[in-house]
Amino acid sequence: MKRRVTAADVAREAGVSQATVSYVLNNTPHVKIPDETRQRVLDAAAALRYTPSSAARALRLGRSDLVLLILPNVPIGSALARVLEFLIDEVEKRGLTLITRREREGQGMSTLWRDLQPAAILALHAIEPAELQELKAAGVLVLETLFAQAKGGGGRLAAPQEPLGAMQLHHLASRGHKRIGYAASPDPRLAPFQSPRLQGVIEACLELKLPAPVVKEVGLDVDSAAQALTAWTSKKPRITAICAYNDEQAFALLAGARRVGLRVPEDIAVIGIDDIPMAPLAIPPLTTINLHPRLMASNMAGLIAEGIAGKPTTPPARLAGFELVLRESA
Amino acid sequence: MKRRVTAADVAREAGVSQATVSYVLNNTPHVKIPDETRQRVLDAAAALRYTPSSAARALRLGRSDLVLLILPNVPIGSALARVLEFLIDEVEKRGLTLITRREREGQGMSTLWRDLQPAAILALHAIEPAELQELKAAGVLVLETLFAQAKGGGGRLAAPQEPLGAMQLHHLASRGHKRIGYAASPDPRLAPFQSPRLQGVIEACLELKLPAPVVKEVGLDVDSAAQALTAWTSKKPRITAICAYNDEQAFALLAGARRVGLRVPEDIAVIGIDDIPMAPLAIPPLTTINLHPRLMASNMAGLIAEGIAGKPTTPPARLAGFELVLRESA
DNA sequence: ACGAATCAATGAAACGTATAAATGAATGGT
DNA sequence: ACCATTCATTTATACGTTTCATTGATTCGT
Repeated sequence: MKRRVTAADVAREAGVSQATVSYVLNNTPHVKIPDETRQRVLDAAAALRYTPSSAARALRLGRSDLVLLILPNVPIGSALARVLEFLIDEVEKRGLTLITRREREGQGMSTLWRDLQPAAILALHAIEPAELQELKAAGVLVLETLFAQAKGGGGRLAAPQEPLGAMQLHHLASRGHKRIGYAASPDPRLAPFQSPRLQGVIEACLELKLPAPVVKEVGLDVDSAAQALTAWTSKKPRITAICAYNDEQAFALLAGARRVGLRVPEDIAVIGIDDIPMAPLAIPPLTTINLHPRLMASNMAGLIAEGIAGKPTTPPARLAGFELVLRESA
Repeated sequence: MKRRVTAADVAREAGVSQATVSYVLNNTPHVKIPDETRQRVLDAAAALRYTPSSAARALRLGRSDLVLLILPNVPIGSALARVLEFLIDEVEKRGLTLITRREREGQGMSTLWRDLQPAAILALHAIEPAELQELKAAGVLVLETLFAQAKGGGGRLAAPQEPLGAMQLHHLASRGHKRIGYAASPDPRLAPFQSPRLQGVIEACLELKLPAPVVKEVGLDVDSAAQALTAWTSKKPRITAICAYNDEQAFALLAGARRVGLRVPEDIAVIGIDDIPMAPLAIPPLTTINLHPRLMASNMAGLIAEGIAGKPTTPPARLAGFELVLRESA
């Protein structure tokens, strides 16, 4: 069990002091090192395959190179999983490392971050003011991604959900639908995402002078979907189109429609949200809204990298654009 | 910007030395602290909301509390995303933190781990012997999860893929199918997973004295699936059942079958692998194989936790059981 | 009653890095 | 020719922990 290669080893090899090694490898500003010396150090580091200890660096700097993603206690569906995947890539691309912790019921948030002094925290929801203040005091960059509400405060990254609901409804309305159903998830933990989406649908209905959507809970199983569909279509006035909370919900509706003999989109139109990779494979192919998760992840990572580098960044109003993906289901 | 609360602060508050604080909070074996003192320390720590610095701890111990998951450079599909999700939970449950890095083309593996001295590395594939030796020298626990091959070496966790293919085929054979197709993914990065699955199908065919499966590449789009299905069913001898590489592939086949007017399972049977949450929502509901990802994640995390604690563990032969989920598509 | 052994607690030394302060040496200006 | 400046580099310290070695104080065996 050999000792780790340290900066001191590199220094010895290159015939300089450990400090010089540090200056060279970090390109420390305001410190000039002649090219000849610089090269000697770099060569020695390469020869010894030196890798700085992130623990020592974190201890010294008071902050690590970690970006902590706080996952709310929600089921991780296809959409969130993709954002997570992209975030891993995009954060790594910028020389940082993504680390993920899940919010747990009993424990306060500070236990999630205080031990590892992350460079930045990425939250998918609003953080309490008291907590926020503690984070600022500890010098942690905080990026709140407000999926939950349309109007974000200063320094926050807005990913409002209302426009999604509104887009769904506007598309359905443009196809002549008047009586709309809303397929909601029964999982209460999704409320922060679902409520504003539904709100967007309701407001758009008002705007277009349509009756309010008829909301029904639909689980991720065919029975539940079939039952809801029967209720929607059996009594007058008949529902002719449904906004689903997300694409998975929409898949359930398509399966339910098949079960009860409703044709899509002729008898009932369905529109989802997320444009998951399997959306084109639905029967019929699913009309949905693409949230551009890769772009979202890239924007988040970019803002974090800039923030850490000390650049005064004003988060853009939008995290990413939403785009209607027109297929056949609506 | 206040200073961080350190063990020295707790010591001052409790009227003891910093060393005592460390002994108490770590329950250091072979060091006896009277209950009265112990309590005083614990109270002080709680009052000051002390959280040990993981950086300092890592520096001192020469290893962190991080579990590094090395993601191979493959597209992260639904199945892998779920394992990742569960791993985050299960690892965290054991007081460790999961950290994820993606293998990149140009760089050697050691750059992925050497800087953060993880307590353990979790790889989803075999690691090169040279690298393995370096890891051992650095005192990093390595858990290789061998999806790729059936016979794992010592200390490895086997999750052989061949039996999956065999299970697919045995089910189809039990339904009287003789001419089998195999829907392979065109993505070459999936080869480590796909080859053994296909191999399993081929060997099972041999065993049952059936003709070898007819392999066709199927992309995740309807066109591609429809084309393959036409080829499979147009020329004699006609293929009557298809093993798909995974459930997503199977969804593509179902959509393709609908397009070209083939009924499932009457005209063509389809079986997938993974039992993704949406499998029951397929049209018709997808027969597939459940890999019990939660159990897999739990087993991995458990082995790691034990390994770190120094218990001599012999990995079980199996990572988790596979289970046929019988629905309607085959 | 006295050395030996146990107990409770402390002092101090790493771990590997970044950086402020210090040190010579060389250069420059008048 | 002399002081001031710049340059190239080093010395030394702190970050917060764990843990070895040490120290008094107390208990024990004979």
